[in-house]
Amino acid sequence: MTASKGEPAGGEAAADDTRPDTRTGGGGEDVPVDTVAAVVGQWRAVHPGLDTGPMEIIGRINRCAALLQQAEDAPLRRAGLSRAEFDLLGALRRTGRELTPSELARETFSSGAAVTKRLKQLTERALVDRRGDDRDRRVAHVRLTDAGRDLVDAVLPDQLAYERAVLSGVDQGAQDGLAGLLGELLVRLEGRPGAVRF
Amino acid sequence: MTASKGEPAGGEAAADDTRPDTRTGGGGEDVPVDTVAAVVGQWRAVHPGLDTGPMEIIGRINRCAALLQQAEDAPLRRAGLSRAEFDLLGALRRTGRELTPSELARETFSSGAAVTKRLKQLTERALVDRRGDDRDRRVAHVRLTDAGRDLVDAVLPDQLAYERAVLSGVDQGAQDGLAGLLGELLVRLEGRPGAVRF
DNA sequence: AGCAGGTGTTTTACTCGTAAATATTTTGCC
DNA sequence: GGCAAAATATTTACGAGTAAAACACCTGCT
Repeated sequence: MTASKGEPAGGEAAADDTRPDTRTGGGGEDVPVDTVAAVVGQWRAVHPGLDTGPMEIIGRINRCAALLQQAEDAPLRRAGLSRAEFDLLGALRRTGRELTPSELARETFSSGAAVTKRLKQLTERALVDRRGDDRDRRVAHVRLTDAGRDLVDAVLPDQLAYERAVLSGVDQGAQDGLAGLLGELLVRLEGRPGAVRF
Repeated sequence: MTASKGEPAGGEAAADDTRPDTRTGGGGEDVPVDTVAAVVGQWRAVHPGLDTGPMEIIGRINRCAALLQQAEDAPLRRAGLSRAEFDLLGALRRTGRELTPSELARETFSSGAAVTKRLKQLTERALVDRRGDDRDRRVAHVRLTDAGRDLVDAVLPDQLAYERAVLSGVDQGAQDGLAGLLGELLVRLEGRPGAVRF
């Protein structure tokens, strides 16, 4: 959420008791149950007829996103940046060229007003620079200063190392599977037509 | 975000061009590429040495979460509720009992202050009710009013139907795979010990 | 009893994002 | 050329969340 918030939960939230939830599997061994599974269980107890399938996916995506974002904010904060600010700087860095405020809004999935405000602060901190277009005097061109570029380049490896650490408990096969399936879902959500066949 | 924000993107964001991104696969057919893949590609072009593996998962989770939350807000808005408000009411509904403000904060993963504010509004709208504990006069007990309960029960099926529609483009096998892998990741993120074997 | 320290809840001050309104400039059309 | 409509960016007013302080009450110790 925002993004420096520590909280957006899905329509479904935490389990009731505070001890590690487990469910006894078919073979008698204890299988750990995540909070979403516990919540879904509560719903099914209250509304036995409900098809709770979608919750198992969407609830988990939302919960994972909330936890991951919270974790990721730590290395950013150390560098004095919010996630939104890093997103903006990162967009400039990875495209490798100047971007206009509208392009930045598109790249970072935020509103124009939000970009205006962030640019103001980042300009004051001398992390970005702006110049007007001379063809079209409505538009501005924003680019990273050297300090801005260096900051992104310093933070990014930390960020990735942190992410790697967070994922380290999940084996490589599962990681590849997740990346693939999430990509498939994302293509759908982004409203693209399916693969173009010919 | 409140949760009702339409935007938190990951540390990685949108692709540059506006047409459906495709990448030519081994057999000559076009494979659709999601925005996260495009962003990761940009990073790798700028920083060839970087291990961008974690982005492929975390970036996609964040992006999926943002899109899903935006989509889900529609049926909620129709009922005059924000996602955060629905989470609170939902916690009361699925536990089937009164909860204190602290319990609500835990259940909905939000701060106590946020819960206080939401309770104030929901009480004014007569969706919840509060009474003081007589043993411990610090604590309050919050419960759904009949109107609150009816509202949740009316909204939830809509919500689930909407979710089902959003996921309808993804085949059942992929959905099951996603739910399982996300559950595995979530168990790790929630800091539980692994499965308890004996 | 009386007080130190802890817990549950609310209040305060502030940040940040949004939507809607505004200013400015360009573009298309007659 | 001149004006209506669109595009770009910013400003304004406001809503919602947070962290930290304040408040109210309980618990246990002496």
